[in-house]
Amino acid sequence: MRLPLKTEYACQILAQLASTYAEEGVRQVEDLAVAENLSPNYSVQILTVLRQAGLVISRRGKNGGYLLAKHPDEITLADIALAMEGGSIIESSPGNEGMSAGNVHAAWVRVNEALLENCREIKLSELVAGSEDDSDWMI
Amino acid sequence: MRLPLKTEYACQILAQLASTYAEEGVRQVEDLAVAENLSPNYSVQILTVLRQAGLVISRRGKNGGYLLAKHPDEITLADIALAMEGGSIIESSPGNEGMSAGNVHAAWVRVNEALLENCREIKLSELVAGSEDDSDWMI
DNA sequence: TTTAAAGTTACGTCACTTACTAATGTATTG
DNA sequence: CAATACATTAGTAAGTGACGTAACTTTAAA
Repeated sequence: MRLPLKTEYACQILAQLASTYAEEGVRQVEDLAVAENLSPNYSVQILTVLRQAGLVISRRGKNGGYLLAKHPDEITLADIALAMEGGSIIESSPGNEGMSAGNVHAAWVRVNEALLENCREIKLSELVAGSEDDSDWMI
Repeated sequence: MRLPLKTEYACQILAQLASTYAEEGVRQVEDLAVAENLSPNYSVQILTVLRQAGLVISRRGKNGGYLLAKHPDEITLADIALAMEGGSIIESSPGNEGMSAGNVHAAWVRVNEALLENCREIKLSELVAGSEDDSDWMI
């Protein structure tokens, strides 16, 4: 199954915000979208979801923009995926009254939980281009 | 992201085949579809994919049908998911020339690999309704 | 050797989702 | 109050998923 572009874009936008986290300034949508080669309009919608999930903070009006709500070490892939996708990363349907439907569903729920654990181990700081964390495993 | 119904159905059909694996007889599509409450027509298409992946064997002609190609202990969720979905379970796009696109993609590739490992630990035999394996963790 | 039962393949399709664009509203600052 | 930047909603075109339909092929049994 395909990872939604929306989720990938969210990772990129947050990584971009993380790259200037130390400077403590806001970044405007236009700026973020250009750096990550994304549509500004679409980026706004993604940022709105991220704000509602508490991952970013926005300031409106002149000189407004966005900044991370937490340190890049304290945001994980699990946080991002859950923010964009809702309750679970892999969502399986509850079943269709078939004999094995219940067991199959339960198995995928387990898989989703294990997946969440894995995603919790990848920090946003590792996604930042040029960070010292990225050298050993990044391609 | 949603687990495709096709993949869930494949699990159900295989679990159904596994439930009569000891009897060594073939099961017809109609039989399997009724037991799992699925559309017979759609089940045919799923079984075709499973056959091409080497998970089931088919016999044509009168008294034909399907049977598992391996013991239910030797088929895992990873086998099933890969058969239905292709090279990877979670497929992320290679990137869009944004600054963080490469790192984000690489991270999700890692997640997919970890996910595959988890899926390798769930055997088809555990999905069979009423099996002795299902009591401790099944809902 | 017919015949009917079964799998095989290809094509069609309709509703839904995704990834956007566009337009309008709202808050903040100088 | 005017300029600026975020917020929200609506619209849409293309793609995908989950089927249904139909014609074909193979095989066992009568």
